[in-house]
Amino acid sequence: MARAGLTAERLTRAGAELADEVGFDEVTVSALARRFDVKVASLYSHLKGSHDLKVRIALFALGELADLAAAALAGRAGRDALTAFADVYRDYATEHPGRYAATQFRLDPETAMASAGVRHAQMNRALLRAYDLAEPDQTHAVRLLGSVFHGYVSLELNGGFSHSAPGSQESWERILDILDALLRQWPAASSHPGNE
Amino acid sequence: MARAGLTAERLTRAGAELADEVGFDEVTVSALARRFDVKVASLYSHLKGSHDLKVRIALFALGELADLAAAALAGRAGRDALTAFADVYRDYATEHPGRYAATQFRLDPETAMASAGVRHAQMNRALLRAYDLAEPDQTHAVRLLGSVFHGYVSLELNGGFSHSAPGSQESWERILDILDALLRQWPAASSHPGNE
DNA sequence: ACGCTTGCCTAAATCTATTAGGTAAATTAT
DNA sequence: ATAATTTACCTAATAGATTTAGGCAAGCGT
Repeated sequence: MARAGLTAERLTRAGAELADEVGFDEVTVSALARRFDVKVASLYSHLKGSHDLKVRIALFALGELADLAAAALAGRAGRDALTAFADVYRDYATEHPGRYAATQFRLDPETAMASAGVRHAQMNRALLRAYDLAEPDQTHAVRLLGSVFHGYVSLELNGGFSHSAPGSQESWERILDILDALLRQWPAASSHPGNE
Repeated sequence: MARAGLTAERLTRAGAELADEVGFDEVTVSALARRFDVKVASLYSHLKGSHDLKVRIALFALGELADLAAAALAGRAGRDALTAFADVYRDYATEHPGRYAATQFRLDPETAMASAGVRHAQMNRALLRAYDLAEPDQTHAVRLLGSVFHGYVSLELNGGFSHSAPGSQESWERILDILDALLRQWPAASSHPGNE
C-alpha cells in the first residue's frame, strides 16, 4: 500500500487552500484526510488535532502575509509604502479569504509572540518612520492604521460595502489618501478633550 | 413531565449568554439543550437547526447593539456623539464578546437587509450630519468610521493591544480625538493620487 | 537480508446535528 | 367538565467529526 507522504507542512498548506475554498470555520480534520485520500486517524501522526491544525494554518497565513508585506515595503517610503502595505492586506484578504480569516484566529499569548505577528508590528512601525511621529503618538498611529486596515478589509469581506455606491475601491483609495494626509499633519494632543 | 417553557426567544437569549461565556463559535444546539435540561431534539421544534440558532443570535445582538447606540446618540451631536457612539461599540464588545462576534456572522443579503444592520448604517449617517460632508465623501467617511470602530474593537478583543504601552484606553481616546478633528477638516480630494 | 522506526491502517468511543415518529400536556371547543 | 386538537418535549436512529489505542507493513540504516 503506497504511502501518501503526509507531513505537517503539507497538511497545513492544504488546510490553507481548503480554508480559501470552504471557509476557515469549515476546515476539518476529516475534510483534510479526504483530500489526501487517507483515513482520518492518519493525520494524528502529524497533527495534535483539530485545534492544532487551525493554529498551524493561522501561523502559516500570518507568515505568508508578513512576507508579502515585507516585499511590498522594500524600497518604498511615505505614501507609496502606505498604499502598497495596505493593498497587500486587502488583496490577500480578497484572494485568500480563508487564510485571512485564519490570521484572526485567537492564539494563546506565547504562540502569538512566537508568530509573525511581531513582524507585522515591526513593519507597521517602519511604515511610520517617514512620517516622523514621536511616542506615544507613534503607537496611537500604529493602532489606528491597524484598525483601519483590518476593519475595512473585514467589513468588505463580509459584504458590508458591496451593495451601495460609490464602489469599494474608490473608498479605499480615498481613505488611504486621507490617512496619508493625516499622518503628515498629525494633530497635537488636545489637553481639553471636551469641546472648544 | 413538566415542560421547560422553551421559545425561540428564550433560546436565542440563552444562546447569546452562552456565546459570551464560551465564544460564539462554541455555541451549539447540544450545549443549549443541556442548559435547559432538555433533550437536543426538543430544540428543533423552535429552531430550524444550528445555523438558524446562530442567525437568531446575530440578529438579536445586532438589535441590542443598535438600541444601545440609538440611546447613546439621543441628544448628542458632533464630537460628543462620536465618542458616545464609539464607546457603545467598544463597551459592548468588551462586556459581551460572544454577542459582538455574533454581529459579524455572515448573513445572506435578504436577512441582512431585514436586520438592524440598516439602523446601524442610518446612525452612522446621522453621526456625520454635524460634520457637513457632501457625497461621496460622506460615504467614504461612514466607511472609515465603521472600519476604525470595528477594527479597533476587534483587534483589542483578540489581545492586540494588551501587552504594550500606552494602554488601550489612551489610544482609543486619542484616536477618537483625531477622527473628530479629521471630520471637521476633511481634506479635499487630490486629483493626483500620486506623489506631489 | 536484518531489524527498527514510523506512516498509515482498523476499530471503537464520544460528541454534535438532524429527522421521524410517539406521548402527554396545554389549549380550544362543545 | 369533557372531548378534540394542537404542540411541547420525548425516544430512537442515522450520519459526520474528533480522538485514542493498537496493528501491520514500507522504508530506513546496518
